[in-house]
Amino acid sequence: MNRRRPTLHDVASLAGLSKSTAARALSGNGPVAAKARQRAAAAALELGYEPNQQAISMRSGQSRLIGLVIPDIANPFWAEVAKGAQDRAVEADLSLLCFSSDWQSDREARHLRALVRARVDGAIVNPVADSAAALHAFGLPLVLIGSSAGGFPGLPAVGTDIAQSVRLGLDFLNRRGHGTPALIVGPFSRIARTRFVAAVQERLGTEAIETETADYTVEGGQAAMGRLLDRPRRSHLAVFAANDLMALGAMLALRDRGLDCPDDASLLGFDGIGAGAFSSPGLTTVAKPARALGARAVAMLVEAIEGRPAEGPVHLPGWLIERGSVADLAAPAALRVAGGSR
Amino acid sequence: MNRRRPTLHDVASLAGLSKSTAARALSGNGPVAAKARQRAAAAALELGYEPNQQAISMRSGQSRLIGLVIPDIANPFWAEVAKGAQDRAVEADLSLLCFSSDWQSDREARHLRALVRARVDGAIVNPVADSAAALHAFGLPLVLIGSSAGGFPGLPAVGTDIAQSVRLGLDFLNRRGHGTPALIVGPFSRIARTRFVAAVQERLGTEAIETETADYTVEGGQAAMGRLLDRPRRSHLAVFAANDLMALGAMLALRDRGLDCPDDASLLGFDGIGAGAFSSPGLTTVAKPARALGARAVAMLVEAIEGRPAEGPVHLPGWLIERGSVADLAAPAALRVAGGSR
DNA sequence: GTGAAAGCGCTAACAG
DNA sequence: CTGTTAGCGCTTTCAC
Repeated sequence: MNRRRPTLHDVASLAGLSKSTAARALSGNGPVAAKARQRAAAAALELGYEPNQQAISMRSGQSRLIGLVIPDIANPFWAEVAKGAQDRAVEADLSLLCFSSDWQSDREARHLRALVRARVDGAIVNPVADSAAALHAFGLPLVLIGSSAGGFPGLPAVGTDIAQSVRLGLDFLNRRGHGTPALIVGPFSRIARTRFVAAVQERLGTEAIETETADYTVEGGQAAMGRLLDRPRRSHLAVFAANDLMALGAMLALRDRGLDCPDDASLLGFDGIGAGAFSSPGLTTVAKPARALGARAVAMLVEAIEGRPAEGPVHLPGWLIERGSVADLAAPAALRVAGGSR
Repeated sequence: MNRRRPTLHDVASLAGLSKSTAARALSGNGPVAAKARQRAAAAALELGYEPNQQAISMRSGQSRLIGLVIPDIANPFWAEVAKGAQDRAVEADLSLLCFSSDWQSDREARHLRALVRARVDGAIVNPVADSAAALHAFGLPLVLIGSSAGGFPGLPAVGTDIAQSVRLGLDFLNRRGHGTPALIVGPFSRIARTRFVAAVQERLGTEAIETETADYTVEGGQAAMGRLLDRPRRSHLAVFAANDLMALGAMLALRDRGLDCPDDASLLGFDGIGAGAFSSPGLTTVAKPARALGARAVAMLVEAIEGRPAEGPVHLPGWLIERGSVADLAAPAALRVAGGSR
């Protein structure tokens, strides 16, 4: 019952045709008599024939496989990116080989090697190390994705417009009457940190900005917020976290100390993950176009595979989701109390 | 610069060996002189040679590719499953072809066809339709995953132990002094609904249980909870939702009406997604072993591929995560107030 | 219109 | 130990 899959040869002999005629009939390339076409189709159906893509690849050099290497498929942000890529890939009749690098360059290198061995037509990578760029030099069509994407000039890349998104958050805080916010940012080692901080400084100048470093996790954000709260402070504390998970951690830190958000401190996140909708108050955040990022990356990769000239880096804008974790210091006090319970 | 990838032939001629000797040297199969091995390795390195897995597959019949077809990679639960599968696949040196079916049987069928064409060694599927079972009859090693997995006897399957998990939740509610809870469950069309309801009835008997149907989304849970709240009620309402997203929606419904959780109503979820940790109060829930499910599925698939006899369905136990959305009606009132603020 | 034959890159006999 | 040879399943000239 577990017998060999039928091959074109089987289809051809059942249909009483030669391999080549059967091939032409099924693929629709080349002239075939109507009834030959019909018999080939019938035979294929009867046998449950499915062409062997590996064999096709060997002749055509096109595997119809593309790779996706992201830090962590279980991270809500990256899962959204993957979904966007997935959907777009299906449209283009491409299959997606997915890998998680866990931010480790050795895992990344290993996955990249697997992609080359599988002879994928191209790959989308959120680069940890520069091994990705090396691959491109070797001829694999590549699209970089995420905030670290800009680090390799000349390679097609797609990411959130960090400058615009950070500006959006900062301006919102400003309109709400907040001064310079404190920052909770990622580890020094990540390109994303540099980008975020640079964007803030671009807007606010290089004046001293209170900054805590965490590791993009809830626990990290919680601890960082604790440190921020330990310091003496004379006015309302506003915090802009470099991702939602850390912002949510900060909210837990507030809760731990019996402090109220946004009355005692305001929190602004960055990412737009679903979890932010359920906290109390809901997390106000600058959302990134995660799904669109994935979809766009696939579209660009298809271009690159087809040899069209690579566009320069594409930056997709973020948008603000206002939910209640930022106090409105600009509103008259009376109004503020009334608005607090909505 | 975008030149042809080097082949074994290139390596062999650079090393001054025949193709077969080079092959033996690089793969380590068969006797090769030490210096021949060395020269082959050097040539491979110099050329950046990576074996063509497609060609290898054609000879060996092993693609080292496996498929994963799940409803939605962006759903936190399934993203965790995918991550578990991913990690385990890497360990087994297998690459994962990922697809989302979006609970649509036509998409599922399409993905399955893509998997056959790619000649994957096997596939893990959360079946929407019975096309998956048909594939197995045709000789593709298959492992079913998730609550709908049990629907195809004879196929290896791995899923959460629904009976045990539901019992865990029900017993917890009981210990906390709650009577029969109301249920928010999924649509009739999903096997998961039947399973969940059956498990509840198995524990509670077939007495009338208040049940609302939603679609596993936050909005659906929110609306369902609204309907539950619209009905006259003489005692504390406890709700057991069939997934966390709906439970979180129910919590929003409570908030919308200015009701307190858990003082006015208790909520128990099912899944254990990360978002439940950030709500206020945190969502008490029965967690499913999502990552382990994915890992185990890959392990079982490897067994199946290697022709080992398929184990019967594997059910992994869930566990309770207690966070605060369930009132303790069994505790003395004084204690209850004191405990309420933790 | 159709068939025969070559070859994509690799491995597994089989001789040397 | 090493080289030669024959395919894996398919497409694609090239004759007929």
